[in-house]
Amino acid sequence: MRDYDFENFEAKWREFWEETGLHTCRNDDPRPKYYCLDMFPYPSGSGLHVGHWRGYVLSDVCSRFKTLQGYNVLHPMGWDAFGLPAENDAIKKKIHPRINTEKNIDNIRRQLKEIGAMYNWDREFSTTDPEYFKWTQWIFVNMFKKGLAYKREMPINWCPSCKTGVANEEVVNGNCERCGSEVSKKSLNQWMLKITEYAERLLNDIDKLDWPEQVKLLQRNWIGRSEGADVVFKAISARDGSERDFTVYTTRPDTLFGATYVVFAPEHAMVSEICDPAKEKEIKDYIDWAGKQTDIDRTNAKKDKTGVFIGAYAINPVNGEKVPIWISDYVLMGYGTGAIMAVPAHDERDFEFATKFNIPIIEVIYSDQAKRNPDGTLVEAHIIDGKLINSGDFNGMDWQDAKEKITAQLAAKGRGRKTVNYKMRDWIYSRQRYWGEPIPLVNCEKCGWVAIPESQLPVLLPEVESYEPTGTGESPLAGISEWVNTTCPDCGGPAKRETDTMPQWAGSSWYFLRYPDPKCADGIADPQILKRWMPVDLYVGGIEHAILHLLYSRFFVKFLFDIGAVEFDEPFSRLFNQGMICRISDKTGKVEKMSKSKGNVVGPDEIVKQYGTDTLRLYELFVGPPEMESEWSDRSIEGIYRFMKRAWKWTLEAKEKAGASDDPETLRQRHILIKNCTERLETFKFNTIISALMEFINFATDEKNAGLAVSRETVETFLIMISPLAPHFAEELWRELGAGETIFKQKWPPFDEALTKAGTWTVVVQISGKVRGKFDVPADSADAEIEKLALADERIAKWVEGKQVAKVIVRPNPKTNSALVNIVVK
RNA sequence: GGGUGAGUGGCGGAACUGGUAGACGCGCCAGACUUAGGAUCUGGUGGGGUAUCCCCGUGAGAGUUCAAGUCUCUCCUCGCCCACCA
Repeated sequence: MRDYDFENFEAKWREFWEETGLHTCRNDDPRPKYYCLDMFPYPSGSGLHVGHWRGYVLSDVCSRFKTLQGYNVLHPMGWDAFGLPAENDAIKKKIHPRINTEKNIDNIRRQLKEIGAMYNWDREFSTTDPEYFKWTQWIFVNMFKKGLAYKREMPINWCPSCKTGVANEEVVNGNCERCGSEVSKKSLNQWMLKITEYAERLLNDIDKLDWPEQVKLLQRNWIGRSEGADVVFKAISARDGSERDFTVYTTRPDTLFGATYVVFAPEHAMVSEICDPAKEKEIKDYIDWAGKQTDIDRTNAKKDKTGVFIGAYAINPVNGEKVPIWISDYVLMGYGTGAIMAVPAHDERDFEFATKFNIPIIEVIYSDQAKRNPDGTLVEAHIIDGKLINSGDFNGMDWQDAKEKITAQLAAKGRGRKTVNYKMRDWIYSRQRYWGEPIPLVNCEKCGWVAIPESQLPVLLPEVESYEPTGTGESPLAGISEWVNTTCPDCGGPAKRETDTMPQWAGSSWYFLRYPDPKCADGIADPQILKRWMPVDLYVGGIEHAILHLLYSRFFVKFLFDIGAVEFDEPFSRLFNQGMICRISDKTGKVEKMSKSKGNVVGPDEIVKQYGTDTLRLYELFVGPPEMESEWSDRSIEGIYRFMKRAWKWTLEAKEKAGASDDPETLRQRHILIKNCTERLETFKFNTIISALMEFINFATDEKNAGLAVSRETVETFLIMISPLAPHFAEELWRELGAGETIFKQKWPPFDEALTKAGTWTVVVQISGKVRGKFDVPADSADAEIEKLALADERIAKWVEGKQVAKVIVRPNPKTNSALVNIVVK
């Protein structure tokens, strides 16, 4: 008997599938479409490890399953090759990023081909291809024309190691998401995209997505919508007594009577205009100190409140009270108006600040649940529901009600209005690096910023000797005067090119729109073809993109919808986040996420060599529920390999003796197998599909069942069931069987629910909820009959003897071929 | 601090709308075959006991129910995310 000699046929079938077009997908195919997409990788120098494999195997299994079910499946792959990771890898190896990237892509493409994934390689592209990034630039130009791109000098997050500015979304705990260096603030002239204009729609449309709740929540929190009121206070300058208005934002206008001071962010422009000249030095020192604080220092929750009274006062518009104006770094310039009214009685931060600086605390919402000192003063700020006190005409009003009424009164006096605020900021789109799409604008002395016309796109990256970041806040492109100096497309006069490049996220924010029509020369893609394929039916990737990539992509699609370039306004109908693969780290001895720096990676190449790619595929799925973090085990993969060998042996043996029909029990097991595989593929329970396949092989190879007749159809069915998971294995045995052309042109068989039923039911008898006996009855026995047999059973009789039967419950369950009888005795 | 998800054998994990807890696999034990086995096959494997039978068992405690891993409440532990957003 032939061994499971995977090394002799895996490569052969991959070539065969590619040559015969299993890996191509036609836009004019009449079958219903299914667009199954992986988050495309950036071509890292170290290649892929088995943790990356998990998502790719998962989407490939879905693609093959959908193909067998009769869908026309689009399952493309490409490369996110611009950006910091690719450039940093190139710099480290001292190879030009273009060359290095191509090399890395070749390696990863080879690895991907080895899992036998049915990617549509004829649609492959890289975000660095000029024919592709022409349209990345075109999208930017259109945003610029619609006023969604603007340049502004502002303090941004500066990564000293990557030597570039990075987006708010890229700063994690004050560190650069990419390299882990501590991010500082640097004032730079930056291109920004007004993603905030789409905040409301980005928030509302989350509801219509079939995404994991966790990701939806993360996006909602990131957008961070809050409702409240702008309230206009009057400031009295300590310099000359002059008056001027300033606005604060509050979500609690109902507590306005409890405002005992106001706070400006240290950077607030009005501070220098109204502060007491005698305090200028103290204020300046504080502003300098606050500016030097890193994000880590500043956001440390345990940190004491700090601040300076600037010597000026503000007038509260509801009661004319005069309250002191402070500056403190707990108020952020970037949110709301950069100024707040402080209500220490009902806000934790204000309470802490007021306590430290001896500022009065006035309760305006009364609750008898508030924690109080013996003298009646508050122990802490209370934010409990209640009725208003100390609030003039509003006393006794419910706080919710008072929100509306006080806001309305302010509006009537022209001193405020209802407003909505978002935590989300505009997107910092400039990078001071070489390896990115050039921002396609020129600065003309006469016309200002002018977009490069579509006919002159793409603006190519100039070939350079030195592409390393300068660290000066300018891109390396700024040093190439023959590239920088150009003419204005509008007036023909002298102009300078923008030298910043786009962020890594630019190319990945619309790549899913390109696969349906990757060669399109006159637009992002043909609108009719796009309409046929979009939106993506299944998008598979890691949860680390929950905010950045997924939010940016949604923003791009909504913008393209608005300018009429696409006919849908959400890109991904269904999202699936695969869990990480962890393994014990050689360095720390702890179970950690698999990564090169942790020294705990397992490369797919070595596993493929030892066990074959199908065993690796099955193990990736068997390791645990696909959405959960799972631990790699070198031992468990042996178990899968054993199963593969057993299944191989059974198929070859069964082939010899297979007849025209099945024993009834074999037929039943076949239908159970189809049912389990179908249902579990549809619900992403991949780990238990393998259990079902194992159960079938355990049944089929059990000595007790050696005499049962097995049909050829049953053998073929088993191969079809395993084919999405172990395609090479299934194809090879399909040919051994002489079953004809490729297994992937077969139809996924239906199952007959009735045939999965057993002829008998197991009756489980409980006495007052405890299992006391079991016996078999013919299937579909009547409840009364089952009850009678249960009470007559001798093992049951001794429990009932001398007791009174209070109640008997009979619950047949045809689904599990069982019935339950619970006899309640007293 | 806020939010959120999860706690089941020695281990990874099963368990549909509440209805036989521990599927499947790993590991372990015993046996077969063998010069040998870290190959393969067969059987066993939650804990405890006066062992064809009984008791206890899904992080802890309460509750609802004929019946709870599953539903409700309180608490503990761990993971992840956000973290002065007014």
